Amino acid sequence: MSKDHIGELEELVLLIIVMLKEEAYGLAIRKALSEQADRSVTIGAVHGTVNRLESKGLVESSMGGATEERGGRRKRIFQITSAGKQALEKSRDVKVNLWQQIPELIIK
Amino acid sequence: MSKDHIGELEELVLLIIVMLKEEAYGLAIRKALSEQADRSVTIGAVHGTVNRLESKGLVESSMGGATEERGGRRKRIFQITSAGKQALEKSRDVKVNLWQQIPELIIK
DNA sequence: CTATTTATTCTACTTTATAGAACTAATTAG
DNA sequence: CTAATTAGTTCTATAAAGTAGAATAAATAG
Repeated sequence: MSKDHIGELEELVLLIIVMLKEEAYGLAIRKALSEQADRSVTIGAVHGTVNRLESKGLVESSMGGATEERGGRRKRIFQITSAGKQALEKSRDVKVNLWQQIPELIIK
Repeated sequence: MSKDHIGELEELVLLIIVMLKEEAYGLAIRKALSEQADRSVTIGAVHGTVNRLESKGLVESSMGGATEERGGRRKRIFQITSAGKQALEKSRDVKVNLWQQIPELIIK
């Protein structure tokens, strides 16, 4: 089993997409990345990442409703797929397993 | 606070360097990566990563003893620095925090 | 139709990850 | 001493991931 791993930013974006639910679109992802992960990236970086995730089949997207009583373009809403969930669980499990083997660092 | 994050492979290699202690050198890191993280990379990839980590100040290296009753070149042994530990703890904390916000995925 | 708002796309570039052949250094055999 | 064997690191080139921000698009309000 190989070549099934995701990048560092891809992992964070995937987690945030799950967290944001129906509000997972470009700008909101960027905001959450900054607030929840101390990771300030430009909007171009976010879209580059979600597009890559989509072409890998780890997320799906659909356009948000047109009329929400506000100006501006429609949102592209992202949702994790089951392949995306698996990728997330695997990278978590691998790291948890490694951390458990170094007790001297767990407490700090 | 920004630009203090590490890549996905960098994180795994850092964890494995801590795990391997005095035996953290190129080939051993590669083996552990494969066995403990299901991550098969070439030896060139491993050295590229440790060199990058060293130039960032996250690990230090020193040459292993010459005579250990075996043939072959001397090992370059890697050790994590305190900046490396901090980087590791931070990326763990960020992800643990995000996982805790999505209880529906924690159980699976 | 124009201004304003909100959001995505596009393009160019840097850093990280990848691969494996080439090379180096040590020990052992003859 | 030299050749063979072993164990390891360096080197070079390429692909993938991450970065930035200006340009563009689509919606509403006037």
